[in-house]
Amino acid sequence: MSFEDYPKPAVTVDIVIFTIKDNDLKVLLVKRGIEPFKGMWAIPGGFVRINESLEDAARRELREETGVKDVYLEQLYTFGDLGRDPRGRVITVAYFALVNSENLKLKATTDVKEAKWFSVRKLPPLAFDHEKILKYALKRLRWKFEYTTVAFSLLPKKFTLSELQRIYEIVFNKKFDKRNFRKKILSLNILKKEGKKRNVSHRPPQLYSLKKKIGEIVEIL
Amino acid sequence: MSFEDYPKPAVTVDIVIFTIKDNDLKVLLVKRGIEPFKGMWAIPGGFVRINESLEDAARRELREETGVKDVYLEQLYTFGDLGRDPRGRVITVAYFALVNSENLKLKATTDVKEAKWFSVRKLPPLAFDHEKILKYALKRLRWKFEYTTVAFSLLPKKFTLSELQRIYEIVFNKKFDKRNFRKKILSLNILKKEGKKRNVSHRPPQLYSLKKKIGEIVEIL
DNA sequence: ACAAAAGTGTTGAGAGTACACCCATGC
DNA sequence: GCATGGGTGTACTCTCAACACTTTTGT
Repeated sequence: MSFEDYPKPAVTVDIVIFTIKDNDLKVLLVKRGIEPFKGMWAIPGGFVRINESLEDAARRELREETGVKDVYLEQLYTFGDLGRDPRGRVITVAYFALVNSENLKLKATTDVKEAKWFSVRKLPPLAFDHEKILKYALKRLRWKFEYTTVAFSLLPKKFTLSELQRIYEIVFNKKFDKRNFRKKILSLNILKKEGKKRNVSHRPPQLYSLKKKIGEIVEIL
Repeated sequence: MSFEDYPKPAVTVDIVIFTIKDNDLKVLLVKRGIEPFKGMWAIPGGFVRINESLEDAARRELREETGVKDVYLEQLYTFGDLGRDPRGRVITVAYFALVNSENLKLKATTDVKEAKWFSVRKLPPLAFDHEKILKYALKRLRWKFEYTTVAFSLLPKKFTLSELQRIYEIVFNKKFDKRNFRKKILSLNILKKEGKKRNVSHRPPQLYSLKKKIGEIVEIL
């Protein structure tokens, strides 16, 4: 079979965008403005253009939806079962992203009526096989939290250890011992002291910033 | 942009097939019989047919190349940079496979002049971005060896602990202490005793088989 | 002075690591 | 009886988990 007359599947990227907001782990979903699954919630995504790389496509979609910078973005898995899109053969390369909820604004595009943050514990029914993709992303997210410094991408540059611990507690949905948590994190030698936080009505906490680059494998918990 | 008039990239699967042979970790490469990169070594792969899933495509390629059953197959990563194939835009979904070298026969197809096992330590120059893919596969392989039972897919159903240890030593290219290795593996409670091996000119070793399914995460080493 | 969150050490259990000799069989 | 791998135990170190009180600030 030659290269040109070969019947090609369509290729999309879908991005599972996580953030922490209101003490909860949230995922960004968009309400579909076109068929199929019009009016249903879905993970944001779109077709890969012929002259952009997969990661470029993912970053473009991310920017179109959220306008954020400073994101952690990682390829998740490629879903290519037959019949996952009623329009025909569509293979999707799924990514997951972690954004700091402070500096983002949701947008709406032609394909999208509405974008909204949903708690990962209260999801609506999803279009396509997006529930499967989201579940997979959550698993990977938790795994990455255990072995890498991705958690820091959900925080501002300077942060306190309590803020970091809160993020871990939200993602794993369980409490950690404060002393053990701090001991563990500090023993990794990945943090720099950055002065103290002012204007809090209690003992002012130590601020830290990350020495290394986000996402590196460091065996966290 | 509508679904049909959308210019689509081509989609291939490439499979990094590992085995242990002659006390070495080997990878299967094929000599390309067609342009581009004709005559160069490459990871086996091919176009995804419009009516087969990605994993089906990978298994088909695997069968076409090796005729093996009882393989461990896992999706690795999807490579989609521009210019990775001179013929045009080609996205490849890479898989990696572990096969037991005992029951396999290499084949040749129209696209392939020759297939051969190469030591991962002595690789020829590779076509496309296949060196990058192979390096990535090796990293993932070692990681999987630490955390899962994939190693067992390189062994026959019944095996001795020394055979298992040899596989780990080859993959990590270092020696492990016999007593500690055995203690660790046995403490996982994933093995069943299966009688003793006969016809060896030394003390007959205990044979074991795996209780659980191959590839599960079990925190091995 | 009180509310609120920050910060801090010790102990016990379990896992990992280092290390050397006897055992069962085939020839 | 000897060559060949098979099989076994102990002591030390290090990491992980459990646990409660004092400190510093703003109001």
